[in-house]
Amino acid sequence: MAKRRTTLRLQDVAEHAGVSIATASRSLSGASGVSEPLAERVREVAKRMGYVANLHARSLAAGTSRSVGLVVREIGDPYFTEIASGVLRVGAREGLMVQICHTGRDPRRELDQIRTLVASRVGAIVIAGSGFLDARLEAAAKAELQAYRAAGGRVAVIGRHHLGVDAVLPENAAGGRAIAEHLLALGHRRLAIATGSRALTTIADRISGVAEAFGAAGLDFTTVPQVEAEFTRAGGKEAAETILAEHPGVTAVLALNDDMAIGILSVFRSHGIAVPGRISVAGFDDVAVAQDLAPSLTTVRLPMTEMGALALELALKEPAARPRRRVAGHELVVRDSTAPPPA
Amino acid sequence: MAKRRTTLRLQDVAEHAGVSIATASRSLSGASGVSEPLAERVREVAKRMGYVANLHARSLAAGTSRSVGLVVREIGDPYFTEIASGVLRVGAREGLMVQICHTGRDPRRELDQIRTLVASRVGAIVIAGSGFLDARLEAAAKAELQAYRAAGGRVAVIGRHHLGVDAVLPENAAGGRAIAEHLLALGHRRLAIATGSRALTTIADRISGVAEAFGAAGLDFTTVPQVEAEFTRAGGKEAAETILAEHPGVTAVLALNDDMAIGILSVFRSHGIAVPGRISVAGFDDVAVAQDLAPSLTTVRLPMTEMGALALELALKEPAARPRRRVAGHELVVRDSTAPPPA
DNA sequence: AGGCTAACGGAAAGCGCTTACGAAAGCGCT
DNA sequence: AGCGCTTTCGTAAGCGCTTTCCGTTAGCCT
Repeated sequence: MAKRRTTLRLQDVAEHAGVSIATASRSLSGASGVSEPLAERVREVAKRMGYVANLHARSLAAGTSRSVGLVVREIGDPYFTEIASGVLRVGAREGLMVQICHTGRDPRRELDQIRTLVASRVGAIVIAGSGFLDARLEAAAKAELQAYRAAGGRVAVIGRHHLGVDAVLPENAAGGRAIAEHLLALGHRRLAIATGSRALTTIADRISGVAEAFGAAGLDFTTVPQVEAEFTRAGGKEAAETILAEHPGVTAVLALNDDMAIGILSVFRSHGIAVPGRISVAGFDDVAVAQDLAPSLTTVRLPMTEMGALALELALKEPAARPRRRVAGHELVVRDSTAPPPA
Repeated sequence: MAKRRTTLRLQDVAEHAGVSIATASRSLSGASGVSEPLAERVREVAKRMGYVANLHARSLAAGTSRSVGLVVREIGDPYFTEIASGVLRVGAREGLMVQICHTGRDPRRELDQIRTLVASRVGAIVIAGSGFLDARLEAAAKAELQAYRAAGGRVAVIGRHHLGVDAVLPENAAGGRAIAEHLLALGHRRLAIATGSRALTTIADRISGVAEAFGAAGLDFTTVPQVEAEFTRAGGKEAAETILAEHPGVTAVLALNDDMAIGILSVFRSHGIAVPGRISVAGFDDVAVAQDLAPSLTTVRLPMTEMGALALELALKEPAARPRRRVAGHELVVRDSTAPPPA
């Protein structure tokens, strides 16, 4: 009795179809060199037998895999979730499997994830991570990616341009400027900023945009209090309490992401502070719930989904001699949480 | 001149370290049979050379891969996002790579994704999909999974029990009963339910729980209007308009998920309807923003993250003779969106 | 001190697939 | 009928790793 195999091999299919392994392989992978009727017959047999090709063997032999990797910081974060859905959309369109890795805001894990992806010989890697705060890690990642590219891998990165690869850049600075100009135009002069760690380029860029707006209006940005906390709803709450305690006179709070803005709204509400009656609140990102909050949130929309899609498309293209850059747009979305300051 | 290789092979490491390939392999994979000092030295060399093992080769040779698959319906949906983070947590703890596949509410794609996962010989598969509305697809998936398990694969499914595999079940019915009892206890008698497609078992279970509560209170559930729409914020808005138009007398709306509840709150607000003053609104799921809405949302918390974690743990265990079931708890979370009906 | 066991290291056989390369067969042409 | 050409298919050589099976060597007891 033949040894019982756990799974079907290509050879089994070939035998059943009465062809050689090579022909079977070519038929199933759609390569040329097999007459269409024969190929069709082989596919038929394979399907009937319930054959599923071993992806590892295939990738090992072919030296490449029909999958791409996506590195995100936190899959729960709406910012990254939207990027992921853009990448997934393009991946599905191209028949690529998308491997999502998350780093959980530990830059070291980001490096590990990149290594793992390289090890599994994915066809392309899209990185939408946190940015490396450490120069050594940054350099290590860069080296890793260069080697990967030298071996034929494709890379695109979102929101950074230090890695020497194709990049999709959100308009953080322009967006920051737009939202600040909106607040300034409404007449606000005493505002506070709720921010995450300024070491992140994303955040630094947003702040520089705000500074620009102040400069353009001939206002002194250095006097604007910046309250730093976690870049989350909880951080927003913390920042709101701090602002209330230390800067009671502000008429507007600009949160550098919507999550913080949501936390801020929640604290203001529990303190009975009218928004935008007494204090205006603005966010950044335009996460999905922003429009359904009470009051709905004035914010800046960054096309995250499109950026994710664009990044993968960029990575999939023929590699260019020098890194390409694409700048995604931004859009000021004015809703109910901002109004002129109280008289 | 030696042929230029694109990537380092295990052999290169072995040569540099002055050992055989077998020894190098054993050292790196931590298998026994190598003295610790030697193994350490080999690891050192490998690290210094920047060697990264080819995962495909490894998996092919070993017949298994250090990765698990997760099938979710929509990665943007908070429900699935939380499950994913639970799975990721356990995966990270066990040193497993998690491959996330999303099906985008197309059951056919769910089947495809399962096939792909099987093909890549992942060690375990966790399915948190949409449920198959089609019996044929259901049967096909079941067959596929049985074959996979026969070949040593591990499977756990969340929120379903028809697949003949280990399952983690949310307390949808008990939760539905709890939230309905809460509304009933507050004195509401004229309520409406906003629901997604009742063909989904998740939803059907929640409704049956609500029905139970009515039965226990000696009330007639058949008279309660059920408005069906998409299980999203947009669907919630649509449902809210319908309820307002067709059932103007209701004092409470029970949305069968928080997303719908958020949409409902938004519509009520724009219509100037006080919540909970005139109408109470309750949700289901306790998504992260629920507590930061205005008013904060009364809902039922289902431990999604824990369920994800539990599912992977269950899958990773030694397989049992018959499918195991774990029921995750639920918790009624009373916040500001519900109150006694207006006098 | 000698023979035994135990522990370690090396050669080689695959894992299941892709893909040169070459053989065979079919075609039109002279 | 024979020649070169194209098309179709089979043979076999890997892809890079794990792991079994032995040959060595070190460690230990009497």
